[in-house]
Amino acid sequence: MILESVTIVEIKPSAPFHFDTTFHKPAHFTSGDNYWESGIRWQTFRFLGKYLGVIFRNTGSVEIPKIEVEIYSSRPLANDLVAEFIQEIQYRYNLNFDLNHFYQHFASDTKVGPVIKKMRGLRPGHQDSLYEYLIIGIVLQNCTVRRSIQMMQILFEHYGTLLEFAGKQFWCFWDLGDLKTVPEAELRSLKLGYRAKSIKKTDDSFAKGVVNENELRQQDLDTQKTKLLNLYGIGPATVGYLLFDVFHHWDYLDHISPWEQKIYSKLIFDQDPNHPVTVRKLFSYFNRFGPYKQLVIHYLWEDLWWQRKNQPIPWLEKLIRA
DNA sequence: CATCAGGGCCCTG
DNA sequence: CAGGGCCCTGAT
Repeated sequence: MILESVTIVEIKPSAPFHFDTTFHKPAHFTSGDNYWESGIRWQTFRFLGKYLGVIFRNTGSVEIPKIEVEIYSSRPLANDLVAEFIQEIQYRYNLNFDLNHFYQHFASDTKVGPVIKKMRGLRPGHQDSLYEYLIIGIVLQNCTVRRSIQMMQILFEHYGTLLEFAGKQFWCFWDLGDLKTVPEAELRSLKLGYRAKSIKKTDDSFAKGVVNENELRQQDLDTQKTKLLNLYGIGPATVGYLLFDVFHHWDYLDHISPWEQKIYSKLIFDQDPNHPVTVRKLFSYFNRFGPYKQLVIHYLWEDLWWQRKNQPIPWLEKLIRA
């Protein structure tokens, strides 16, 4: 599908804002629906029934932020839809989030202070809808990064739509409920394994309205958590990521998996990853960051992965099996 | 060649 | 609450 109609909108995020660390998270695996280079991000969206190809450009600075958003579509977009889309973008990338409160509290912390200084303006957030994030979460489970990327790619090729805009091509997600007519056996034949069942059931729950993202955003944390855990194939690890990335609970920390335990042990206590500190000790360390404890982890984590982009980190390579 | 564990989760006992 | 099974893949 070729998208030729262009709408241009300017967004002014709250300051400070750092474009690259917000629009590119090197810790996330790459997928065929986006691309990043310094100062520019391509991303497709399935939004309110439309296929959108979007280019975000950094046209400001950390202290005077500005983003130019080019929205490509097959036909001209109604103003209302554009406004709603921009609002959604501001939500997903937390463009109005006030980082100053967080910074003031922890600027003097010996471990975290230098990182928030270095990563000044980084926003948490994620480009995908809840439904899309769930699919990614399922595809991540119990396998290596390479396999996750393969499964995501094959899903795009079978159920996504290839969009062309501004001379580039990217895959776009299918809509929730679109897998209704797809038999579980077909997903299995695409080498999704036992995840086929989880994907089918999750898709079905959205199609039937058992889960509705906009409603869920209005609910409290416990309701969100319960509803997400009720989805077949979704457990505490995936829910942890969702509550932070999609529902923006900056303090949600409930679960530290063994591989994360090793990485945090090295980062915080400089422990050999083969002899990590106890999970208990990690919880008690992170608890000091109260309402921002998961945000602190996000900062440490992203800092580490940005470092890795510039120069491989031997102890980390062994743990991530990229 | 065979075996095993991986950026979980479900189900059973 | 512990532990086996699940799909497939690459490492050993």
